[in-house]
Amino acid sequence: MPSFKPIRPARISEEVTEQIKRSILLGDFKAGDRLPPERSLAEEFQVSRVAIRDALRSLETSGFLTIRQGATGGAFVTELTFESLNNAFLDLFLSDKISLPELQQVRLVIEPEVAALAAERVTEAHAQRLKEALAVEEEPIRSLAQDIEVKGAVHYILAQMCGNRFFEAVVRSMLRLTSQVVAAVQPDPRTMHPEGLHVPVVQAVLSGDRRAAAREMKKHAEEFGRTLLKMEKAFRNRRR
Amino acid sequence: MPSFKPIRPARISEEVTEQIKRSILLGDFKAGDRLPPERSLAEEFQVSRVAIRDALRSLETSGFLTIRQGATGGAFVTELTFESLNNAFLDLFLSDKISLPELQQVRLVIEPEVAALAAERVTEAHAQRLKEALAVEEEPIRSLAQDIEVKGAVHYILAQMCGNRFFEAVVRSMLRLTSQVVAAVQPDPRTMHPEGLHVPVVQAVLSGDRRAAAREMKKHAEEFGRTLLKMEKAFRNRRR
DNA sequence: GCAAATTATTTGTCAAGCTAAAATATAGCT
DNA sequence: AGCTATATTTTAGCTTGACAAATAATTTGC
Repeated sequence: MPSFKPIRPARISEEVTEQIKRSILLGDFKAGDRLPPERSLAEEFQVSRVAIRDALRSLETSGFLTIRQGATGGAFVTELTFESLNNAFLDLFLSDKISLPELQQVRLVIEPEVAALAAERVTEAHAQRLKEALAVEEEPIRSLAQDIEVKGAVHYILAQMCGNRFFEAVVRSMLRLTSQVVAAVQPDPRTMHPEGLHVPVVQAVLSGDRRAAAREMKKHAEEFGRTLLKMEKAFRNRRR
Repeated sequence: MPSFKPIRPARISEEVTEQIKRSILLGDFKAGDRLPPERSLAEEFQVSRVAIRDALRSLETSGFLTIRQGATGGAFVTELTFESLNNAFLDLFLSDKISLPELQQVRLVIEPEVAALAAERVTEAHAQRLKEALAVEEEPIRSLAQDIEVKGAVHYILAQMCGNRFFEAVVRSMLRLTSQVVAAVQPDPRTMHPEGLHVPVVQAVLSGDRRAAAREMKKHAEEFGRTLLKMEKAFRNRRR
C-alpha cells in the first residue's frame, strides 16, 4: 500500500512552508529564535531564494515569523498571538461576512460569561485596575478616539481577568470592530457617554457574585447593542 | 500640516498588498474576478514581478485570492470564507495558546445558544437532515475517522441552522479541533459511542423549544467535555 | 470529425546581482 | 580619551531576464 502523499503541495514553496511550520510547532525553533538566513535555507532545501522567500512571507502573514532586515535581522520565530485571529475577524467583517447584528448576538452570549468568570477570579490588583478605569471614564472627553479607548478599557480588563484566552481574543476582536464602526460613524459624543456607564457592571464583578456580574453585563450589552445597531446603516453607507 | 503617511509599509510588496486588498474590499474586484496577470501588475505598479508575487502570496494566505497556474490561470478573487479563522484557531491550539479546558468552557457557552437559536428557526428541510444524521449514528461503526465525522454531523447541522455565521464558524473550528484530538488519541470506540448520543438534543430542537434545546445541549456538552478532557493528557504527550 | 500535436498564456522557479537597512568595527579628529 | 564620522559586514528587499510547468485553445494530420 503506497503512501499517496503529494496532492496539495504542487508548489515547492508550500512544501518549504509546511516543513518550517512543522519544525516550529514541534519546538525545533522556539519563540525568539532566528531561522537561518534565506541563502542558507535555500542551500539546505536545495531550492532558490525565491521559493524560500515565498514560504517565509507566507509564514509571516500567518503570524509565525517576523522578518527584519539588516545585520542582526532575519526571520525570527514569534510567539503566536491572537492577532491573526483578530485580523481574520476584521477582514470577514469588512467583507460583510459577519454583520453587526450577528456580532451583537455573540457579544450578548460571551460578555456576560466573561463578567461572571471575572467575578470569580477577582484579585486586589484587578480591582485596582477596574477602579482606575472607572475614574478615567469620569474625566472630560478629549477626543472621540480617546473616548472609544476609554470606554473599551473595562471590557478589556474583564476579558483579561476571565482567564480564558479564547474569550479574551473574541472580546478584543469585537472591541476593535466596534471602535472601527464608531470611529467611522462619528456619532454625537453624548449618546456614547451616559454617566456611569460601567459602574453597575464593575460593582457586581467586584462583589464576586458571578450571577450579578452576568446580569449587569447583559443589561449593559443590550443597551450598548441598541446604540450600535443604530449606527450600522450609517456605517454600511459610508465606504470611504 | 503634512500627512505623515508611511511608517509601516517600508516594503514595496506590502504597499502593493494593501492597495490590492483595499481594491478588493471596495468592490473593484468581486469574487470570481481575475486580477491582471503578474506581469501587467508589475508594469502598472512599476515594480518587479517578485514584489507583486510577494503581495499576491500574502493575499493568498490570508484568503483573499486563489492562484492558479496555466493559460486561464491567474489570481482569482475568492469569496472570503471562515477558513482563515479556522486555521488561525488550529494554529493557536497546536501552539498551546488555547487549551482544551478553555475550549470546553467556550463550547459550554456557545453550543447551548446555538441549539436554542436552531430550535427557533427549524424548518422541514432541517428536520429532515437532523433525522438522517441520527439514523446514520445508529449504523455500525466502520472506522474511527468515519465515526468522528458522523458524530459531528448533528453539531454541524445545528450550527448551520442557527443563522449566525460567527457561531457557525466557531462550532466548525471546535469540531475540527476535537476531531484532531480524538484522531490522535485513538480512544476505545465504545467510550465514544453511547447509544442515542444526540437524540434528546435533536428532539428538543425539533420541538421548537429554545430553552429545552439549550438545556439538552448543555447536558450533552458537559458529558462530552468530560470524555474529551480525559483525552487531553494523552494528546499533549503524543507529539508525533 | 476526431485525435494528436502545436501554440499561447500564465504562474512557478531559478540565477545573479544590486539596493537598502541596520549593526558593528574602524578611523579620524578634537 | 572620547566622540563622531566612515567603512564594513550581514541581512533581507528588489530587479532583471530567463526558462520550466501547467493548462487551455488552436491547428494540423489523418
